Amino acid sequence: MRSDALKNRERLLVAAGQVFEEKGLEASVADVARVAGVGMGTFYRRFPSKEALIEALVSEVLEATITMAEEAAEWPDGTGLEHFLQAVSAYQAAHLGCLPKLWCGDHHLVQTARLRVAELLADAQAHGLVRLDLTSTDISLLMWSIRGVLETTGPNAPEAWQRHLDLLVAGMRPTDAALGHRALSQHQVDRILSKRDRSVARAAGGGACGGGGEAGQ
Amino acid sequence: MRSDALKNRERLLVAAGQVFEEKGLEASVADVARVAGVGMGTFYRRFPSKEALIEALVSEVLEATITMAEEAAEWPDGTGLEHFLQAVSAYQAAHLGCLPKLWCGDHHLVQTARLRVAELLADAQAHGLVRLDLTSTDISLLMWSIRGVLETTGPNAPEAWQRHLDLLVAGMRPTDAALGHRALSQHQVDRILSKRDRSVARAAGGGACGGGGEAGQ
DNA sequence: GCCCAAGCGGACTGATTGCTCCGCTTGGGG
DNA sequence: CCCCAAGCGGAGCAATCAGTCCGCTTGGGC
Repeated sequence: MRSDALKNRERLLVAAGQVFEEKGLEASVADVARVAGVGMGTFYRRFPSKEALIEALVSEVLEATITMAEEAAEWPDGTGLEHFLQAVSAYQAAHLGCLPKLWCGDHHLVQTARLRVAELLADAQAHGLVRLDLTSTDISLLMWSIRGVLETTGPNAPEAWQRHLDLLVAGMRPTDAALGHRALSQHQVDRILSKRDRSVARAAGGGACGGGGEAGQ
Repeated sequence: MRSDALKNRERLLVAAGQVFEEKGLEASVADVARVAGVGMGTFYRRFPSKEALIEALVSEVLEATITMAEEAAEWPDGTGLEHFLQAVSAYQAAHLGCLPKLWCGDHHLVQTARLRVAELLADAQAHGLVRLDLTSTDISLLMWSIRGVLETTGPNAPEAWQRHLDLLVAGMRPTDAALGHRALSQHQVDRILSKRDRSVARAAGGGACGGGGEAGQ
């Protein structure tokens, strides 16, 4: 790939992150191209479709997530899980653009990430930091939950997720009172993830609401 | 209003709930009209715009939420808050259609709901069921969090929210360990809510992902 | 420095959407 | 039962968007 082509690819990815964070994933390809300072033709030479661009953004985040999980595994005495949750939430808060598509679809990196997280959970439980009746599917719920907060608070309250994570972590501590309902099975989570996500998006610039201006307008 | 007009209005609201749950808020007005068995003209005679239809759906849910909060206030010994959270989550799980727009915007009913919830929280704290360092803004985070779970699990795992709420409630119990970060101020929440939401529809059919088929097509 | 394959910009296309318009139908008061 | 205001259906309109095409430009191997 020629150097200018590579440069344009990077500029498109950066621009997409900005534009999607501002206007949501419904932002037009033309917008992204304009912010990147390239033409439509260039866009479609670098990415086969808008969807492919979004997937590239998602992959970036997922790869970073997996890296963070592996780094967290180095922490002693089962503290890795909490550090991971902190780190990944902070990272996602800084990459709001692709949030709505982040933990959906059956992206193979999601599977890897889930495995790493399950190891972190087991470690935390082995050291008595986390209640034993938690399963790795609960961590999936937790990720969706944090994403829900991030999508809503968006850039307006960039640290709100910390308070929410505090609460979740408090709930994960060992206690006498059992959780009232059964955890999701791995199979159920698989089914949720494999369901095709909806268009929007989610529009949602960034996602649901809150975060950005109303699609320009 | 003539009786047939009223009947059509109801049919449109029901159809909108179904269609938006399946395809997300990006579903077309024509889809809604077709499912309702009416023409486009009828739709626009009953609702001035698509947005107004969505707002009508949101208002239905908000009114039900406020009613549930008032009923919960009757529960003894500070148990109202938990019953409210259970009830409102279950209700929202049965009304996924308008989820992405539910706790956004500065809808006046949202303000009322927040007041009622603050009373429930104070009651629960007074009876020692909930830690004293929780504020009503934390409950807002909690609602966004549950919404995030509901949007993702959608109809595929209709009870997943229960497990998540179990975890949140466990985190709300009094404990020695303080929450590590400061709560959002009322003003911050106001600012988040008053920010115009993004088009999505968010996206988003229903919203983010998971819940329904890919926008039909 | 030459040269051409690779890259580029942006006008254009077809599909989709929210919404309007208009001629026909009908509920229900008198 | 009559009658007309209110209601209705659906074709049509303007705007928007993802994706294509094509003639011009340029990076970089030789």
